[in-house]
Amino acid sequence: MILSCQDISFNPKLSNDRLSIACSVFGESVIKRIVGMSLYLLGATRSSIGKAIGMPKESVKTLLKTLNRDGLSALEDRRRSHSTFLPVKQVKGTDITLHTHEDSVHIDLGYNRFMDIPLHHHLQTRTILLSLYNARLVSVASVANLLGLTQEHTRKLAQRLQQSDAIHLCDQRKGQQHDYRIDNKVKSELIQQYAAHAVTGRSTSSSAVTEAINNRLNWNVAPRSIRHHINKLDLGKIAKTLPDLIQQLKKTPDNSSRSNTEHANTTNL
DNA sequence: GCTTGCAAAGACTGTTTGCT
DNA sequence: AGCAAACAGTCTTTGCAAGC
Repeated sequence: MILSCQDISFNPKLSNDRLSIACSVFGESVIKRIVGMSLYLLGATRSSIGKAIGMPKESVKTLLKTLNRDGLSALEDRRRSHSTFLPVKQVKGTDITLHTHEDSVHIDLGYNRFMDIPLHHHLQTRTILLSLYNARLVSVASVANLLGLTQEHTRKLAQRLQQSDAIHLCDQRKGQQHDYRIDNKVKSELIQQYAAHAVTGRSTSSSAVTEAINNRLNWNVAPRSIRHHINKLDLGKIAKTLPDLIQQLKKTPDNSSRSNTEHANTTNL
C-alpha cells in the first residue's frame, strides 16, 4: 500500500466541518490520536505531528508506540474504567452442559473441566444446579430435567435459594403434625392406667387398658391404637419393673422429703 | 387371649398442573 | 405471576391375619 498526499487537495473549511462532526461522535482526544496516526502513516515527523494536533513530542511518541502495539484500544486513555466508543468486550461464555452419568450429575464446565455430584446427594445437587441457574449459566429446562421437577417449581426453588440458605431446599413436608385421636389427655390416661394395672398385678394387655381408658374418658379408642402408643412410649417393659420399684421405694426412707423438712426448720431458726 | 407385622385409610403439607 | 385443584409424600390410626 502506497500513500502520497502530494496529489490530494485539502479544503480547510471541509476539514473543520468534518473534524467538528467526528469530535462530537468520537471525542476530541480520540480524533487527535486518529489524525496523529494518519499523519504518521503519511510520513510526517513526530514533532510536526505534535504541533499539528497540539500534543508534546514525547506524547506523540508514546501514542504511536501504543497504537502500533495494541491497535484500536490505544485510541483511548485506557486508565479509564470503560470505553466511550469501543463495543463492550464480550467475554465468550463457555457452554456449561449438564447430564447424568451413572449415579451422578456430570457438569461440563468447558476447557476440560468437570464436576461430578452423586445423585443421592440431593441437597448438594440442588444447591449447585440452582446456583448455576441463578447465575444464568444453565437453562431452567436442563436443571428441572436433572432434578426431576417442573420448570415452574425449579424457578421457585432457585428464588428460595437466593433469598435464604440451602437448607430451605430440603423437602419440608412433615406429615401429620399431631396425634389427633390419641392426644395428650388420652396419653396421660394411658400411662396412668397402664401403671395402675402393672402395680396391682392386673392385665396390662391393650384390651384391658383400652377398656379402662374408654370408661374413664367416655372415649372410643381402638385397642390396636393403644397398642401402637404403648410401643411408641416403650411402656411394655415397665409392667415387670414397676411393682419392684414401688416395693423398693417403700422400704427406702425418703431422704428428699426429710432434707426438705430440715431445710424448713433451719430457715425458721 | 394377646401381640405383632402388614397394609389401607385418614390427616396434613409440599408439589405439580392447568387456567386466567 | 397468581391462584386453585389435583396429586403425592410423610406420619398416625386402625383392621386383619398369623403366630405365640
